[in-house]
Amino acid sequence: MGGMESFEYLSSVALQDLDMLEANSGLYSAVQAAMNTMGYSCSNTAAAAMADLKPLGNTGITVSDTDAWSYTAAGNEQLQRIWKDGDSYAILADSLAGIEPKEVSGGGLLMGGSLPNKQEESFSDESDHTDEGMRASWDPTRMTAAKNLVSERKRRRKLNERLYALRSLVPYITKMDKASIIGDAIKYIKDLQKQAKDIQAEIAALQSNNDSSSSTLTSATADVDDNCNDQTQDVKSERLNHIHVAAFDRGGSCHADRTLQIDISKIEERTFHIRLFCKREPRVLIHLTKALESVQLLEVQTCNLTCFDGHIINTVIAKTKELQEIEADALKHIIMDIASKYGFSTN
Amino acid sequence: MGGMESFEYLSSVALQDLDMLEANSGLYSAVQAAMNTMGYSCSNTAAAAMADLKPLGNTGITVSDTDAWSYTAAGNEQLQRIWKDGDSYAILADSLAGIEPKEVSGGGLLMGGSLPNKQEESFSDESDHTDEGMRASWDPTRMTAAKNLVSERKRRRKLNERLYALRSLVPYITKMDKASIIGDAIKYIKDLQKQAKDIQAEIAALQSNNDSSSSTLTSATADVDDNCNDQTQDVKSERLNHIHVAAFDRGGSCHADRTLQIDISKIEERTFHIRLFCKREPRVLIHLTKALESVQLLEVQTCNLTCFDGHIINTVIAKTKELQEIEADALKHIIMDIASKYGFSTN
DNA sequence: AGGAACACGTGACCC
DNA sequence: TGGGTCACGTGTTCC
Repeated sequence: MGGMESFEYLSSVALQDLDMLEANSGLYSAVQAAMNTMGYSCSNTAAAAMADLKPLGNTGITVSDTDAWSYTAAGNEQLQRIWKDGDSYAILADSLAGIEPKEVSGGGLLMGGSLPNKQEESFSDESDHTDEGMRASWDPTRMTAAKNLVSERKRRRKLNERLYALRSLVPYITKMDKASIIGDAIKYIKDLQKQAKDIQAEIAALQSNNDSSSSTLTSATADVDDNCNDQTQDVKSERLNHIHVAAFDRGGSCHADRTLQIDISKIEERTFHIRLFCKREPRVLIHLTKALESVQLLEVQTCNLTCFDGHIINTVIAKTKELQEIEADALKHIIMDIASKYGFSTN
Repeated sequence: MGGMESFEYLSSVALQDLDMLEANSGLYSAVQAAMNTMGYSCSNTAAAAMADLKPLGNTGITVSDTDAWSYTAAGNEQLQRIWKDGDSYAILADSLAGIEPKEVSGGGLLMGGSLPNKQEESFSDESDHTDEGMRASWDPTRMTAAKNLVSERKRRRKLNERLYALRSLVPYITKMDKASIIGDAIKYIKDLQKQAKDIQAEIAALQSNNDSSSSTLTSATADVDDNCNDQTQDVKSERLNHIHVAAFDRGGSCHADRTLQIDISKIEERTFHIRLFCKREPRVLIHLTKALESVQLLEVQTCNLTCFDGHIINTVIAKTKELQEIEADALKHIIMDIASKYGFSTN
């Protein structure tokens, strides 16, 4: 009796693939259509799993009207229970002999029948002729276990979906396994948080900058049109510089400790070697550049910038524009002056 | 024989709580001390689980020298296997009768013995006197299953740790269950991303605003004082954005021919060699720097700038921030994109 | 009781 | 072929 054709037991079965069938018909017709016509031809993985299975033969099915949980008795050897929860079905079929469904295929969907498993014969060897089978047919524990089964299945699916949704949000993925997904997400969040903090500070700096500039610049520059005359720009920025001195000292206080070390030496006629050293901060690079470019009488020739250990060394070779004769000390004070406008405190 | 005192089987056992014992002694003494003295008095949950268990009685244990995997035969009814992996131990003990360990308590640590379970009597009712037990003592499949057990255990733990780490990063937690943790993380990441995008735009606006602020900002913002009310700040920056869109479009066209040549090559993992080449113009240096600093995922390491014959060569070594894996092509497009915002037309 | 969440051990699968 | 990963069904615990 424990042969290939008889169905001593039927493991728990999930028929997610019935959803498409159910879309245009009721539960009953969906399951019956599945039982009758499928021959267990399901999509994707189910098909593979069912390749070796035989159809049920007896497919007389009655389904209760309750949607949440219904059962049906099919044939004389099978007790089948069918219910749906939300968008997935589950089918349980117990042999009346009440054999423990030990041979539950782990993956995919199974319809029932003898599984192509190795221990099958060792299992049928037991040839259990226990008569307690009738009792097992409506074992309440079995029912609760089965309910637990579907809810657990749903829970797993939800968790996986969330996990994949999470993965889709993280731009740089190292591996596809679950732990790595979470790990990458963790690193990414940390990254975003740090970025947000930096940018926040940066924006505060810019805003205070803007505040002071907009509050001080009124109609004085309103007449500047959008032509790109270098002269007017130069003049404008010059003026900004001077106007700014007072205003920026207030705004500069928001930068924690932006000390800028300046060393200047004249290496030849009209040519200076300028070395700037400061701590690295979000927008310090731009401010350095701006400060240097604001020195109108200078013309940068080469600029070498190295970042290390949270600091920046900026070495510049610059020439003064023709005719502008100046000494290193004077130039240093000019640069210090301008740098202070960008929130640096100089030595 | 299948009574309460005899140990027909012993389910797989994890003794994480032995770690503290093992801290100052070897594996052998740890296990022996556990077997001899514990009487299964373990910490926290283990104690509760073991409250109803009986001690083993025969505790003759021999442990092999290999750390990774060792076994011991204890008594004449028990075959015990003990091994450790990393910081947790596992003990398997098979009854020589080879009964399937169906009664595995799911939670916590168990030491063996009769479990206070309901089906116990129905289980001992079977009174299996099969003599095939000797074969089961060294069943290789059991061993692989047991190994799988510990690695699976480790995997689960890692995944949980990651999950909790993730939870600790997310500021606003709705529920403590796993799906919600991931769900909250997803929402939080989306939030951060949106924030980053907004702020990015705002900063760009503020930046360009700083450059040409004097030309477009007139009395519209003149009344803003230097208090730091968030409301007014938000409104202000909003307004800045809008004002600036038009202004910048005009401003962009005023740069006659600002072609920027970009060459990027990846010189090692996360490290790029970027060469920018363009004509020298009044504010091009600042714009170049800004464009580079706007690439949030880049961190400039060195920057070498040379001016000659009215042109600028800017050679930069930059690293992407941690986790940010990207290819040279993609990076180039990002930089081109940003550069175009600063009035460069790229090749 | 009854659902929800979880940890567990196991078979399968893949490099 | 073995270590690592996964999905699965189950027992347990908490509300």
